[in-house]
Amino acid sequence: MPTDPISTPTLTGKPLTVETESHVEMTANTATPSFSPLYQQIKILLLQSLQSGEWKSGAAIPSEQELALRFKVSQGTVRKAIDELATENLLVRRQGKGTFVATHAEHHVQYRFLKLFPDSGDTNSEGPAQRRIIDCKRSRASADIAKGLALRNAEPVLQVRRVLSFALVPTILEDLWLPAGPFKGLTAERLGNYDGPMYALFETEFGVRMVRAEEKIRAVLPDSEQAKLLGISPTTPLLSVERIAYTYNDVPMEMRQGLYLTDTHYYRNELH
Amino acid sequence: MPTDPISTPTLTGKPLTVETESHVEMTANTATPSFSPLYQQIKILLLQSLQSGEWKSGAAIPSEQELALRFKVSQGTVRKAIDELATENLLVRRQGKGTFVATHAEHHVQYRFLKLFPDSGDTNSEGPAQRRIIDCKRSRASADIAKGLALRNAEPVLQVRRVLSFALVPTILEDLWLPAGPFKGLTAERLGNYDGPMYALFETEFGVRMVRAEEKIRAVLPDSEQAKLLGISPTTPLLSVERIAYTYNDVPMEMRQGLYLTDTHYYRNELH
DNA sequence: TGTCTTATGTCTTATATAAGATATGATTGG
DNA sequence: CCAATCATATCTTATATAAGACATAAGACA
Repeated sequence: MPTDPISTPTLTGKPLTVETESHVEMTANTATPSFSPLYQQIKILLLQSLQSGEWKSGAAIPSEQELALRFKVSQGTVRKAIDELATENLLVRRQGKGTFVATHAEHHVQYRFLKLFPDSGDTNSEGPAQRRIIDCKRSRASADIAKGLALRNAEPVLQVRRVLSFALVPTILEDLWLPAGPFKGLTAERLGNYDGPMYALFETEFGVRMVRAEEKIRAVLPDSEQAKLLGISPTTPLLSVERIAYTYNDVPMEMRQGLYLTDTHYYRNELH
Repeated sequence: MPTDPISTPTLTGKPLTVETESHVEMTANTATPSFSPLYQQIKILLLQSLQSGEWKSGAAIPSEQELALRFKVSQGTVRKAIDELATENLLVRRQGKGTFVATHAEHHVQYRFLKLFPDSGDTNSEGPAQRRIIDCKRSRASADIAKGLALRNAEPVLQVRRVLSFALVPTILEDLWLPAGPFKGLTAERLGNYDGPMYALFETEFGVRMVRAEEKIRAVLPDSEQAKLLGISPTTPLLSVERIAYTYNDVPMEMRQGLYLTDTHYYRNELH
């Protein structure tokens, strides 16, 4: 006679109850009888704490022991949940120090999502990128943008255009689209003043943490305006990198098209 | 008084001895006192068995229990070693069935390393790719090729050129360079007759398993011959995908340059 | 032929102990 | 007496092992 095998997970109360003898299925009346192991349930709870902002970017989360106590499971089970979040780059483990919320700031590699590297090999020889904001304006989502950002057509968005230069050579032209709501108050001035990756600004100023992204890459030719901004001929082939960046729970929060000049740089990818 | 804390790992004998109370450092006379956890040592032993061909492509490796017995460690330790090899796609776990050596054959996704997808979304709607071998000849490694394949200059290599078409449209032009030694006996006829991914052929016919690869991607224009083979104008920008594929122990075994037509297809990448 | 049992895999959870990091306080040298 | 240093206590994560649950497939049996 099962008495409330799995209660609704909450942060304060006892999140889940487990039969001592075996894994438990959902109650009979539940539509999805899918079983989920204990550590997966813990992982979801951790995700909720991350999403709710209970733990800030770069800050340490409670110790495994503490979380085990809170969730009424063993430390090893918490550990497995954290392990997965760490391999997904949502958390960062540091032995002897703690487990920290991953961030786009501080990360010694300046741009976590940028896979463009100089042919010379040495990333740091050319120093940090120069950023120039071309434009930052409010507009309305086109069909494409709305689809990518999971908005309705013509919903308000922020649109940013900027150029990144390496060693004074304009190399990347980027167009960004952001949902206006979460990024209310973003201006060209604020972007220009900020010294660091844009995703770090999103974190600290707007509480939006980008967790993963998908890119579609093509070879294209620039239109005349794009060519002018990059200082190249309109017959120079460019890498078009169309990115959608997601925050927790696969919620899209940014669309971005980058045009990469690849005569002195290349896009690196690793396959497994 | 430590008596041979870590003996030379062999497959038949007792591979490693562990102090009952604690981890052990290397013996004092060893130059590298670097400590490596038990499961890492097991992982290396597993890699050796893979490399030596003790376990064939697609075949099941011994059970965790059996390996634990052989290596004189607990099942959980073997498990952790296998876990890492599984996340690196060297092994594939199937609950209730066993753990299998990863292979490029059978893998329901035809091409494991090919990240080009049709805009239409549905990979299978266009069916399998048509392969046409343009050329397959012996030659000698140029400086670039020799460097990429870790060969000496002018060492013999096999050179292959082929075109892949999707829905009858030529889409990919590939040039391959292979070290002549391991691939002795590879001919255009043999390539043409084989029905399946080239990496599967390498596995079954030559015992070479590609384990990972690195790609450098750029936007380029084709030369006149390349344009002709793809049936396009020389002003059409193409994705240049330069790949080096590695077998176990980071030994490079293939260089490949692909030219991808990206008007109806795109290169997909996921960032974390 | 269909169901049940059983053997043998992997998967999940739990516990104990090691190793890394850091703050604190005793100890020592000036 | 003060400051630098070393040992230690006590946090943290990391590693190793064991026991039982779940998954799968083959054979026993009605």
